[in-house]
Amino acid sequence: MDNLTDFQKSVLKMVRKIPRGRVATYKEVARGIGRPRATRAIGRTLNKNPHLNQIPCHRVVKSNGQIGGYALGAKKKIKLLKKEGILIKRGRVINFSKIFYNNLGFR
DNA sequence: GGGTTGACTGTTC
DNA sequence: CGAACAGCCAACC
Repeated sequence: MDNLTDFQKSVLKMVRKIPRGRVATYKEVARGIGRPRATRAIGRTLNKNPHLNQIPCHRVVKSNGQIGGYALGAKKKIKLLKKEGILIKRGRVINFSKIFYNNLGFR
């Protein structure tokens, strides 16, 4: 099984819910797991990406619409996002407000 | 147990 | 709009 903490599991579970073609922010994910201030910790968690092939961690971006980082490089992340129909310009999601996925199944 | 680090966010200049 | 600061949280040494 996963040698992950409950926190890690919650984050991964939440991120995995993000539909294709949509993106969520670190903050929303944090809020979804009941730790609205744990954005830093989430970044750390995704950086470890214990299930990179199962978790769409590339769909998690910053609150201001910027891409943020990616374990395999921001470039790769942008490429993946574009593949899903998400437009990106100068490291920022253009239609961010339109594809932004709130709620994450929380509440 | 204390200090450092990091895929963050919000405020202020 | 961009840079600097402060706050916050979990993992690592």
